[in-house]
Amino acid sequence: MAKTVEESEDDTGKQGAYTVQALDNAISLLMLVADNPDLGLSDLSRKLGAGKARVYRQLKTLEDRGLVSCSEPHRTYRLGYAALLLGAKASAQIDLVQSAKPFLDRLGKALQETVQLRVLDGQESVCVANWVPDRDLRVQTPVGSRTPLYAGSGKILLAYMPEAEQAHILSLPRKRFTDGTMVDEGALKAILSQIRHDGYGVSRGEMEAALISAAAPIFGQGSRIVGVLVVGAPATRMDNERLQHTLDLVCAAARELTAVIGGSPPSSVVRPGSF
Amino acid sequence: MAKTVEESEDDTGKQGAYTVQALDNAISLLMLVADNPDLGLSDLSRKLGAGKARVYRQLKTLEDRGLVSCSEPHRTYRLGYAALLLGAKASAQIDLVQSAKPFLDRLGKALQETVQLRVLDGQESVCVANWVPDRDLRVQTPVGSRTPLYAGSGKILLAYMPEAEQAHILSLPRKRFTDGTMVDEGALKAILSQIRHDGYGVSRGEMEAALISAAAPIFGQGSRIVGVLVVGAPATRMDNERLQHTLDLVCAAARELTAVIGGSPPSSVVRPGSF
DNA sequence: ACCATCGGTTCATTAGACGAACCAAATCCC
DNA sequence: GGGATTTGGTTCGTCTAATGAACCGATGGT
Repeated sequence: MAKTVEESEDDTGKQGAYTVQALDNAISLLMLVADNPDLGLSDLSRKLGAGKARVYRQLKTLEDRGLVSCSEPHRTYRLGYAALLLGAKASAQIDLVQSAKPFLDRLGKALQETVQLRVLDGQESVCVANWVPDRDLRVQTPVGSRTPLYAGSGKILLAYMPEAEQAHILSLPRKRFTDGTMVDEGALKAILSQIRHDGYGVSRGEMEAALISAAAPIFGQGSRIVGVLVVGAPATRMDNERLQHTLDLVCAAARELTAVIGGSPPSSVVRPGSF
Repeated sequence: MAKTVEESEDDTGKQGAYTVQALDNAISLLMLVADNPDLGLSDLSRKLGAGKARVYRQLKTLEDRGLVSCSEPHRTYRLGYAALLLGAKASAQIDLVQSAKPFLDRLGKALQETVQLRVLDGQESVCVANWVPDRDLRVQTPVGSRTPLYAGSGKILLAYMPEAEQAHILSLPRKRFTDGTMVDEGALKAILSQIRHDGYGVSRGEMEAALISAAAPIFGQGSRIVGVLVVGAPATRMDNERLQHTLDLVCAAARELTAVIGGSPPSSVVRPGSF
């Protein structure tokens, strides 16, 4: 029934020639614990399609190193402090995140709306850093949250992606979230080229009806897109004037951030006078 | 020379009976990358006392899973996005951290000083969550930063630790950071019992001369100490009156937090009328 | 009081992790 | 510039050690 993890070969699970299985399996376990906290040994081994002995030993090893911890009442596992510290160190080491923080801060404080930095991961967009305002009604997007590439701010990542990959993504089935979700390939392609032309993108309720977001691309060396800066707000707080203002700030921030990390925007978006 | 990692047997490196070495070694590598970003293959394998082949394969597996990433220019490794996301999930899963966040927030906003949640890890205190004010002069203590247990806020963790462990820690050598650092065992023990009596602790420049911190313990089930809430401020901003106010808030927050996570303070600190 | 399932343990087998040896390409270093 | 040392990366055979299957006592639902 439950297809075993080790034999998956198609989707993301292609393991390079240099994979250490013992380690790769253990990472699967770690990720499983991350995604499903508070499962017991049996549940974990079942979901992994692996023997209990293996899972048990891997768990204990991870536990010894503090990456997972075992809650005593009913022997249930979740991530431990070492995972927390690892994340803190990662956020300090990853250039893009580190460089983006002051920009997120500044944008957030200026607009008092949720600001995110999102990057491409597989066929999705992941939030890797954010700033959230301290108000009752706000857009909530925790670090780690994922969205597809064909809706909302993901479109910016899609728009600037290498042709081949983009075509592949476009060939995948799309799910409708709201009335505004772009499911038609033609319309989507048109928007993507619009985004490339404008150098920014706006989503009006594509993922969530009452939500508007404004996003601008960040580029690295060789004009490769490395992330998007996104401001998300309740539609009620985003009239046209305010949207324009938001776009100005986001685009400026994205341009600056691109410069900071030593990247360069593709030639097509270099407007007259900007050089 | 460089003693190999696998053979360490004393300090923290005792590997339980159920350790899978392949995984344990790989975790050592991951931690090494976390602590020394931007090292090359040879450096890493040397620091680990392991062959290049092994390290290379482990690195590639970690890279496939996004836990580390390889910067192209000179093939140098650092933590990857998966580590970042793991940390985000950990912080959502670890009850103490999750429950503490609103308290950190409230304390920070009320006092406009750095607030930290620290827990015990090995023989040190580690910061696992914090709130930092947006002012020019502030105490900077990133998540993951470590301090010994005999100085500053670590003393609270030490004070409420089980006798045996406490004795062990006290038997270790102590390093003097400032004039205020407690190196004398007698004085230190006196302070520890003072802390247990008061239910809070104050550090006046024990770690850093110009720095005052006020800290209160957080207890879990069975009155076991699970963390400390710490407010740190430049001494110049902390006169006696303000210190008293700070202590009131920190103690109240720690008490509330203890209640929220279902813990109970030890009987000795239950003041008359509080029950 | 039953049965199902739990976390944990043991052991023999053989998969697969690893060390040693070996490359080609950079980088030193006079 | 060119010999000497590095570097990152690769290959292969050996023997370690990771694993699956089977087992066990404890727990808990009914």
